[in-house]
Amino acid sequence: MRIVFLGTPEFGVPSLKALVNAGYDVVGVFTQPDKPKGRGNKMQQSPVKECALSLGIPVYQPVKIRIDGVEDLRNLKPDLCVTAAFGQILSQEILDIPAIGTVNVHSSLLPKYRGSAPINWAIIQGEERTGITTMMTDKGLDTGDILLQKEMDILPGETAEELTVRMAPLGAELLIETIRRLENGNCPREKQNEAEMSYFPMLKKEMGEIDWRMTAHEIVCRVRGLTPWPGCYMLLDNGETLKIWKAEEMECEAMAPGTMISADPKAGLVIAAGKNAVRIAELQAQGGKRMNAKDYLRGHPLTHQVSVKREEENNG
RNA sequence: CGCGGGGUAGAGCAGUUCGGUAGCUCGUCGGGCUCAUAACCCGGAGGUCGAGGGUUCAAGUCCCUCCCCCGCAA
Repeated sequence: MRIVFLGTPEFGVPSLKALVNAGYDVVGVFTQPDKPKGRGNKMQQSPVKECALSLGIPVYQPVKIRIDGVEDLRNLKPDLCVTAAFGQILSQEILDIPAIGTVNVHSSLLPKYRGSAPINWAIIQGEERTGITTMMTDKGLDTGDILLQKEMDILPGETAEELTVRMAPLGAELLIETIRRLENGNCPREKQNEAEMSYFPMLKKEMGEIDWRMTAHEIVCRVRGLTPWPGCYMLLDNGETLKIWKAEEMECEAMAPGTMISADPKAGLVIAAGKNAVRIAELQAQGGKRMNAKDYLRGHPLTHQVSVKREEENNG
């Protein structure tokens, strides 16, 4: 069976490897174009591209596959396309190319958490359970028929980074099982229940700004869900920002959100939220590196208060 | 050559402007106080000041080169 794989970030790598290890003929890999990244704006290739190159598979990097990738895909004559966090929308023209269709590996229990960042959003929303869904891609956004699903727990305190690492191999496993059953003609296939669907948007930098009026639990979930990118940060009233890497909820009597309850190397950094308080365990200053809050406070006495929310004074 | 911050004891930092004995808060080790302690008191160990070169009587500090780390923007 000729398979074309479409994926970009780390999440897709185990699936690509699994296809090859399972003996499928992966005839081509599509991934996002190399982009200038980081200091010095050096060109950087996607994890999926690196993997494909190491496996000796031809790589295609159309800017928009539905425009300048159609010919290449058609020439590969795939029986099946597999997507795993590719990052581009597939047109009907693209979907019509593979004979069997296009299977997508999605990291949520569809129809919940449609969209491009399901792992992050599940954590932000405080879910304790999630899973992998394989589906037949259709023209909508994560709306295709569900093939197989596998549930898993979200561990207490787990970050999106950690959960992604655990989910990717599970996705690979479920992908292989899905293809096997498609080949054998015994793969279940079910329409999504639109009444139960939920959709969440792409992550944005601004989502990481802490609003101390939220409950401590909500803040901690947000920190976990946005780690490592885009990350959460708090604003000091001197204009500096501190990125928060690790935080936990602490019980505490009600007080004004944003109140700095403690900020010394012994007691740690504790700030009042809308309900309870948040103890910041690891943080990172601008230009600095990630460190324990207590270490930070040893060399940086925190005399400034935190701002509850930046836009507060604007929209009144 | 995208913009910027940084590398000083095990950790986090000051000192560099204007060259002149290596400091602070902790940790660690020893001693003391205490019913006791993450508290307090006394004492000790621990530094090629990122690397190399240059200027100088003298360089953490000034000049040149290089390495490494980080933030922003993408």
